[in-house]
Amino acid sequence: MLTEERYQLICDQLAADGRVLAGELASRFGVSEDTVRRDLRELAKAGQLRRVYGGAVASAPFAAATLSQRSRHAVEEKTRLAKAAVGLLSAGQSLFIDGGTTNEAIARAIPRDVQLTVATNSLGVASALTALPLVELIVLGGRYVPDLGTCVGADTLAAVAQLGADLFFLGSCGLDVARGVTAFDSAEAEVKRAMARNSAGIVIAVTNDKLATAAPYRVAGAEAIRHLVVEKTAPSATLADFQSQGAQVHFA
Amino acid sequence: MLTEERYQLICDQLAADGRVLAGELASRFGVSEDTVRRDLRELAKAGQLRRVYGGAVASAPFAAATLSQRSRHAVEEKTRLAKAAVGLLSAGQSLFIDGGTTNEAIARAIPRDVQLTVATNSLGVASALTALPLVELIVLGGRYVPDLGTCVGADTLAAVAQLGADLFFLGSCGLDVARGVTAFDSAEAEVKRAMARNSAGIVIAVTNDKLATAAPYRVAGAEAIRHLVVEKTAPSATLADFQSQGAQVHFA
DNA sequence: CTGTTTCTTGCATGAACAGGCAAAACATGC
DNA sequence: GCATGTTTTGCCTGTTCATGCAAGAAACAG
Repeated sequence: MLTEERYQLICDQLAADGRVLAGELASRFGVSEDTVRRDLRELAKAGQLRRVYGGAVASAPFAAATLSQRSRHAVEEKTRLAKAAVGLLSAGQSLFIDGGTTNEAIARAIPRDVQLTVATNSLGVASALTALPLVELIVLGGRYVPDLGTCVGADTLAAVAQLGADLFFLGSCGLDVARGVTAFDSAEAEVKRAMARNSAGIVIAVTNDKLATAAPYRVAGAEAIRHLVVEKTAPSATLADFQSQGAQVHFA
Repeated sequence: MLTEERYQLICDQLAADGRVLAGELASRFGVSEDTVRRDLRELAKAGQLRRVYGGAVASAPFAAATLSQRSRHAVEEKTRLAKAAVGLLSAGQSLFIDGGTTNEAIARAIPRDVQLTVATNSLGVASALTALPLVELIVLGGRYVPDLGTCVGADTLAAVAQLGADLFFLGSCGLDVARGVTAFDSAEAEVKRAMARNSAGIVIAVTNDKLATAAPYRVAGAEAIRHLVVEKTAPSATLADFQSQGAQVHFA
């Protein structure tokens, strides 16, 4: 096995899973962990990945401490949600994908063989989508907000205004039947509203801790939600409320 | 077995498998490994493949090379260039940074403690910049081109038109005194031209292999280059030509 | 704080490599 | 046929490179 081949395979797995483990790679390639670590060091020097204790992760599309903390949180749950959310897609659709770690997980979960047009203001989502050859990617530019990992502002709004989508994967900061979908930041909420306006349907995937919470800025009412992807352990009373508002509930 | 026949068979296998092993070819052709290595050396000189320890891999330097392969190429040189290029920065400046692996290296080399405003259409550059807390990042969105790693198109042009910068780090595909700076893609060249128009000075950092080469689409004349960052081993005759056009040469 | 895992560094070893040399194969001219 | 020059090839030389191992440092978990 050539060194270059290992490099390529590591990059492939990184694109697919978002992370690699040193020990796992060593046994898969039949080389010592030292060699794998050397490979990872080399790839990190080339900027292809970021080394972490135990292996490496896809080159940080975001760096804010807040974001990387959040992304460590509830990884399994988000991956499960992502797999379920991807089931809502069909070939040829056009999507808006919002920011947030759950939406990044969804982007990574999209299979390689489905053709889509995706517009996103999240660098993390965009990075994940670059691994997919059949996805036509439109980056919604603007002022980048490190805490959110997304672009916001007038430029972003203008870019959104020119597009329309079948589905909008809305990253929700708070979700409550009475208050609807809410966000922590004014400019962020404005972009989300614009995306919602130009989409035929809204999809929200949330972990349990987001259910029945609310943030200051309102994005959309609960009745605007077409698909709600939740964990199996989500409280059924809350779900019933959303269903009565017309949302279709999917369990991860 | 004729030498040319071996060349052909090597290229065939390369097209099929993406890689060849020196020892394997030697036994298949019934010649010594030295002969195979000579063959590989010749084919590499002709640009048909890229030699690696143990054999060779498909090269396709411009057409099919993936971004990740390009970024693994000449890592040391690019890092050195990047360090030198960063020396041109001063606090408070605003920049355009173009795509390309050299510019990604430059973005990674920017120290954490310098305050800048940076606009880029490259996802790789943007990712690197998110690690810098003092950098105000503006993402220039648009249609994403996987081969380039950048956004291009009308949206990108519109975003560039609204901005101005002190320096423009131009990723150059080809650099020749007579032809100036040239690019391989029409839309890409258009974005570069727009950035150049709105910048006070152009900086180009190139490895030796880009010097004295040209691509189809013209971006700017040699006289537009303010700073040229090159390796110590760059041919001095070529550099003198650029200097006579007003470029300031910096050695990495 | 303590033990464990992971990581870096230096080193040794064998494989792969470049360059020089000479023999063999081939072509060319007389 | 013979001499000459060129090309190709294999072998030999020292060098470089990739890898695994060991020891110490650092990061993590309890």
